Amino acid sequence: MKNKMVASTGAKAATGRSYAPVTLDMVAAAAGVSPSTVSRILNGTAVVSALKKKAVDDAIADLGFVPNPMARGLAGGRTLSIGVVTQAIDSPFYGVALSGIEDALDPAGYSPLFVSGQWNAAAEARCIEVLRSRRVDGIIVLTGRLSDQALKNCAKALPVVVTGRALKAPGLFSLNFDNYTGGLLATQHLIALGHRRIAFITGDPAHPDANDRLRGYRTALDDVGIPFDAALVVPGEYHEVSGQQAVDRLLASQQQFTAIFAANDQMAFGAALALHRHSMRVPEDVSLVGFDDLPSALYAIPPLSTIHHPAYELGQLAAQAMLQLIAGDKPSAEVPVPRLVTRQSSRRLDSVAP
Amino acid sequence: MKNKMVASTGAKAATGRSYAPVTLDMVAAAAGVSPSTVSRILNGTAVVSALKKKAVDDAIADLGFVPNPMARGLAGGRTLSIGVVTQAIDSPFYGVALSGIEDALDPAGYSPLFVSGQWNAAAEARCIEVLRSRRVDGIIVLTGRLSDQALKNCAKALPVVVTGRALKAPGLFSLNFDNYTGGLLATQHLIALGHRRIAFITGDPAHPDANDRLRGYRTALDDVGIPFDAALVVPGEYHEVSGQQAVDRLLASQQQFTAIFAANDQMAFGAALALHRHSMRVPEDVSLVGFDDLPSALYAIPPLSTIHHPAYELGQLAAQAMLQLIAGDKPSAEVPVPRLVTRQSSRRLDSVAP
DNA sequence: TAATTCTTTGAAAGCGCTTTCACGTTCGAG
DNA sequence: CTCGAACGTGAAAGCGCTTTCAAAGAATTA
Repeated sequence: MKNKMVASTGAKAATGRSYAPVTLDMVAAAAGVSPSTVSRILNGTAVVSALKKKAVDDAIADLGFVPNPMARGLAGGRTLSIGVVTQAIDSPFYGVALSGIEDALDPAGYSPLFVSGQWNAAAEARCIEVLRSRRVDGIIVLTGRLSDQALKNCAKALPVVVTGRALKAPGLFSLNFDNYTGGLLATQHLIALGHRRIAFITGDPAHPDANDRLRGYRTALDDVGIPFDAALVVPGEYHEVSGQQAVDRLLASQQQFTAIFAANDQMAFGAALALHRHSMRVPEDVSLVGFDDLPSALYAIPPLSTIHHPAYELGQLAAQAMLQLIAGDKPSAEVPVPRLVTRQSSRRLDSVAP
Repeated sequence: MKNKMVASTGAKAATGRSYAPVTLDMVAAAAGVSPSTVSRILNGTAVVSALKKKAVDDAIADLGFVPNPMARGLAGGRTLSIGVVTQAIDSPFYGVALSGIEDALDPAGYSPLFVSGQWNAAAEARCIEVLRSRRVDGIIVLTGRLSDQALKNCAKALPVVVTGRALKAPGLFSLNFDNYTGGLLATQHLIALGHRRIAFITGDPAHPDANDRLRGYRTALDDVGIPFDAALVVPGEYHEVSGQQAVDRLLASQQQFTAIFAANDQMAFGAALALHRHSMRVPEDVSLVGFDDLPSALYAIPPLSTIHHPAYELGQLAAQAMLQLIAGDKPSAEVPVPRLVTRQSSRRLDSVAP
């Protein structure tokens, strides 16, 4: 007869898909057990007899019960949500990473809370405040501008995963892509194609990864005895315009070069446009290599040779590391190694150089 | 002497920036009022004497009190979070829109909760379930695949704002960009440049906006008496590959054409690559016009003429409409009108046509 | 068979906030 | 100068869940 009741109450819920009214207490009543027992089953907190478990499971299904995350959060002290500090949610690179985070968090029942700190430390700090005021269970920082110290502090209060740095601290895990090797690979590729005058468009020097990429460039040059020429290194800021301007400057300086390595794809796109504007063809007149392998690199004209930066995987790994951190385990993520993707924007330098 | 206490208790909080311990009750105690009063001040729910208000405000500042959103949600029945169903968080178009939503929601104290329904109705339905189980206060659906009816149903339970459709229902507000006029403008632009054989790459026919854009194309043709040629209309699916394939097909069919209008920029990029592969130059051999004005359209080679689709503003407007809906007001958003952006991918057809 | 330890389960106390309800107080009206 | 209205405020009852705590029953041991 208890089942009878369950069925009749359940009918409405099953039809209306209405969330509002079904509470844990109702489930308990329908199953003829105490709320504690239902909670225990829900969380797997304790062993419950198979009989009661079945009754509860049935009641849950019948009533269409969905636990209220807020009540859970209040009572249990968790929110099942992870704050994600990104630089620009609309950036092609970060978008993909967020996707990875979302996909990795979902199966664990966690939801990401995205906030963007417009490439400045103050905004980022505000973001973190917002996230903490929302009581997120952890924070993932995608390559921020915040000081290492600030992050370490933050990690004292709750688990933090950060990409783009190599940091060690309790409660903090960092996931660092090997930008140095990436820079090395890209430059070696151009050298292998016979280029010797290779210009480099730097990323924002405030970013460690930008400097690592530069370091890779220099080392590749050194390795084969090509003298480093500071005049071939032009500053950029990781976005298209800056790549365009960099090439304008380069051209204005009358420097000779047969190839350009841009510290990220977005700048490479800008550079390509500038070259186009100056009636220089890629790769016929200048070879061009980017960094990141954005989805759109495949559709650039010509398709861009670049270093594959596994943003999606990085997002996934960061999220998984966060889950491990929360579970009290030591994260074990291994970041994939950089890989050169050869497309049509780079070509062998003719023996008859211009 | 009460102030004394406040000051001493506050010292720790101000230093530690610790969220955990400061509760509304502590503020009440520090200010020498009841919790009810603090709550009332926090929410502006009732008139409170200036004296107590000051005492409370001071206590809040001293203690660094931040209300616990979960307790608020539980007690008040709101979560201050808005669910946003997007198709692909990593799509260039949606990314920008999300940015707009975020910016509009923030000042009102609301946070967006992004979920992506990978362009399929079932996933979208799941997204909505997830959002509702998280008790969001409203849902914004960015051009989904869900049936109108499903959305209307959803709107019965909580406020819904949807873009990309013209729907009327209680609790639902729709924000529809004028895709028809956009399609019209783009085609008229090409016609004005002297083109008469204009190919059209359609968007996914499951999308109303795709069909509207096609309708604009046809009307523009009709208006000037250019006969519609079905052979010039090739299907696409709104992403790069499909644009590329469309052009391959077009070329294979031996149809003559001097211009291509792609129903979105991403397909235009794909089309440009296909043309490049076939050694056809844009705009010398073929003029190309896109739709959306993605940030990257500016850096395509050549920069893409396109219809400006104000994604950021659309996101903002959607968020604002949602806030109005929640406040019980009637949303009053006006979607900006489509606007042609002329760049270098389209040019006047020489009198000496090929 | 009695004494003792495990197990399973329910009662009840919160988590931090909102919100009725009712209790003084102070006013303006009669 | 009295009475009801209007106002400011506090007490207390939840919101829906988790989690001790303790009790009752089952299982184990001597």
